[in-house]
Amino acid sequence: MARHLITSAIPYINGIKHLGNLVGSQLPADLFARYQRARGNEVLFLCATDEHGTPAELAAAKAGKPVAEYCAEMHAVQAEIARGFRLSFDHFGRSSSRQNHALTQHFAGRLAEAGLISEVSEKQVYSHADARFLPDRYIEGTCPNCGYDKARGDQCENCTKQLDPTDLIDARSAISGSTDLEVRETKHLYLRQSALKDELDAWIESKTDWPVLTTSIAKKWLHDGDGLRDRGITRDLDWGIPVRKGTEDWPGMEGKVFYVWFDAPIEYIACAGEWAETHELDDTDWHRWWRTDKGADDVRYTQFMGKDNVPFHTLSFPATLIGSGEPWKMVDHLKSFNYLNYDGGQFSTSQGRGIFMDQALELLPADYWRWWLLSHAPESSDSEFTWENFQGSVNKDLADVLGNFVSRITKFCRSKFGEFVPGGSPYGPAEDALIADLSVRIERYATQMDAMEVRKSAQELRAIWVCGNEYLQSVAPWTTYKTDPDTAAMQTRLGLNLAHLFAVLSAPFLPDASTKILGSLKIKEAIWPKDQSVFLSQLAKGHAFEVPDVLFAKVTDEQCDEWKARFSGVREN
RNA sequence: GGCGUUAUAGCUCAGUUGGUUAGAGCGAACGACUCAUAAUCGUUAGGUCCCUGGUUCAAGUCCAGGUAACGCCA
Repeated sequence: MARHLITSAIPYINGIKHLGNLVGSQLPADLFARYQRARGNEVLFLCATDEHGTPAELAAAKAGKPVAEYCAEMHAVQAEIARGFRLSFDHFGRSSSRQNHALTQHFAGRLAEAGLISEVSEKQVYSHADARFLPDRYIEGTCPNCGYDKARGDQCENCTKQLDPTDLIDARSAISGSTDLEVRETKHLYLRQSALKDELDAWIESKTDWPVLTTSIAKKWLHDGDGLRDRGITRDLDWGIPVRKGTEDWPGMEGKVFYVWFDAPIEYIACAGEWAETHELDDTDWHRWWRTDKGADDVRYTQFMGKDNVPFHTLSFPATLIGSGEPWKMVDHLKSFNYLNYDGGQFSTSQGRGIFMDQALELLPADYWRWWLLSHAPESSDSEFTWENFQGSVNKDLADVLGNFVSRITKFCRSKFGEFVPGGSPYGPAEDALIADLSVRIERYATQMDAMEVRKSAQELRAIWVCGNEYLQSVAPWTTYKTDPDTAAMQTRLGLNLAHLFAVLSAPFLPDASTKILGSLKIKEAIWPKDQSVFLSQLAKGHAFEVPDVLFAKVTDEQCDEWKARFSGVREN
């Protein structure tokens, strides 16, 4: 039995994510996790919320709540929505957990001992009114280049020129608007990634089966300009993991916290610790997933993320693990995604543009979204959500091809033979041919799923559904029944067995529909098919079933128009 | 500005290491069927593979130079 450790990029805490975020990491990760479980493999699927940093503090302030309380609430909200989309995390953790505090401090200590941490003095803007240091992008002022009066401290959005906060004329805090700013000298820790450049380079070079999107981004960062640069890992903030060297104080770093990018990926590991604690397991139970010296050497680790997260996962986080000198499990496969656009523009959290996860579930059940998003996953390039495409795809694939198949075979059986699987003659040449064809297709489907080719898997699955309709159309049991009821009974029996097969194969994409079909066929346990002729004989004469309700109602033109209008602007709050 | 990704049918996309007549789904037209959610199945029509030049017996595929869209620039 293979063992799969699967992580999805962890969503930031400051609000509900949109469908673009979902399809870029959590949803394909869930597809893979469900598939591997269905194949009988051992899976640990982890995700968490990314809670530290200035945006969380500001969002909490806006909500009028202490940041810890705000994060706890938002974590609960995101967890509930994840359940709504049937994301089957074994644990949905928090980067603010006790485990992550300890582990982040541990890594920093190890890196310091290895000589991979340097101290750098830098100048940063302090706002007296806000009583905090301001990140560059939270300083506004007039651009010295073009005169635009809302230029940010890192870049002017108007003329795109890169800036330093000190370049701005009449600089002010973007938070309070205060101009009472002061440039202060402050000391920060840097991770000396550059010292590990050759090691990282060789590691990336060895990953020949990764998506080109993944390796090209990593190589660019490794070789562009001066090569891999060192990165600051500390900030002058209150909300975060206090800077400590393992369990000891770090002189000169009092009152500082680790920078969010440093502690967030470590949460992948800490999350396993949280999982163990939740299930009353001990350290050995999660070590066997994460420590190659403690049982994780046979684990295959796959990460899922959007392309914006690739540099951290290919370079910074591996640098942390390698630099620790400890035998942590490194990622084996990194599946990255491009962006999903919305009706001619980007989805945007900050601008409230597009469809957000909670809104999607108010409109339609999870399976609809799962199917469309996965079958249109932005694998090779950015892809676009349009309501027309969504409506067409969902109606045709789910309602007409799959839903209608289940409906026509169960209703036909009920009207001719009652709600029991009929017996009839044994399978003949037409049935053997179908079984042979399906065997090939299911093999192909499994190959695509193993390779995480999401779109191709969806395509192959749909082709398998079509086989069912093709078969019924060609043998026409409604005609056969008039002259040869025994043969019609056999054809109907195979049809019902096909519904069972489709339910099992579709479960990773459509967990709810799969459960519904299995329920109506009164099948207790879904077992992945190995031998198709055996599998398609499981429902035998006399097995009772019920005709299920409509599996997928169609999206009407009226709904489509209404939703299109409703989501044309930006979200209110 | 630097770098990256993308460009194939009306739409969404496949096209391994260069090798006959460039594929699929949707949409369209026509036909078949009437069990089913007016669902299904079949047939047909649609392409200057972004442009220019090059390498080669042979280029959608490789090379060079353009053009356009999108993204990243810590």
